[in-house]
Amino acid sequence: MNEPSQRTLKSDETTQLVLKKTLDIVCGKWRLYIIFQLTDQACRYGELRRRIPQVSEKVLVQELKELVGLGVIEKTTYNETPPRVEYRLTERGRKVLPILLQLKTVGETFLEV
Amino acid sequence: MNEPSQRTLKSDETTQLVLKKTLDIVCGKWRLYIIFQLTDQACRYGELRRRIPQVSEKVLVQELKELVGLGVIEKTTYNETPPRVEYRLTERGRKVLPILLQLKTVGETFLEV
DNA sequence: TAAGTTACCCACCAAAAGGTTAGAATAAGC
DNA sequence: GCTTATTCTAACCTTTTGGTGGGTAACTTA
Repeated sequence: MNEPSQRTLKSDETTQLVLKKTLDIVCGKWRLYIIFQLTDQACRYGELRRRIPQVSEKVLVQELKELVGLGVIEKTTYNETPPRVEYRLTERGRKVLPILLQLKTVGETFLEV
Repeated sequence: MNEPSQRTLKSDETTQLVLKKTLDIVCGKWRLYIIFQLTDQACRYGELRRRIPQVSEKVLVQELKELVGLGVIEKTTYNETPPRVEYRLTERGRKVLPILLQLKTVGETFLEV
């Protein structure tokens, strides 16, 4: 077993800043749910609302905007009426998925406390 | 390249709950810093304060308490005066370290946006 | 006897995050 | 011409999170 050196982790100040930024991607109250909904298909705004009913409209819009800004998801607007807008994960966004899987297994060991 | 199945991720409702709980471990404003300080040695309360000077006393105490409650760190109180208290990562707590390392590499790809 | 040391607690305050409600634009369908 | 559908925006409020400044216990050292 080759554990990653912990010295590497602690080494530089910037590590912690990078990590904080990275965590921002996932740490909003609704971010995980949004990302999960988009794992295997694009999704319209209204569809997302229906699938995550507890989130308020405002916050959903706001979170989508920020995720777009972060480069995690992308937005396609079709000029139709009523309007149609689709959100999907970017390639970069897909890269967080395997890590979430691992985080989950770690999380499970904590639930047994 | 063997990408982990994304179906596995999305599968059950509980996955998202477990993940949310897991993220709680790391998502406080100061949690990362605390965890990093404890990666390779135990640390007294006052020492932590000095190493993370921006955090307020109250919040540090509070975060330490919660991390203890989550099973990420443990607290040893020595009956001396002035009091001496040491915090250290639990075995479980150590398990998050390698994932942080990976998270960091993913985060780096997002910084280039 | 007074001052210092350490790890806290408490009452209050400020800022950030999230929620509610109303409304606006636009064309289609009745 | 009134309603419906969709994706938002804006004003306002509540809750959560984090911060400040003071105080305390208990023994040591000056």
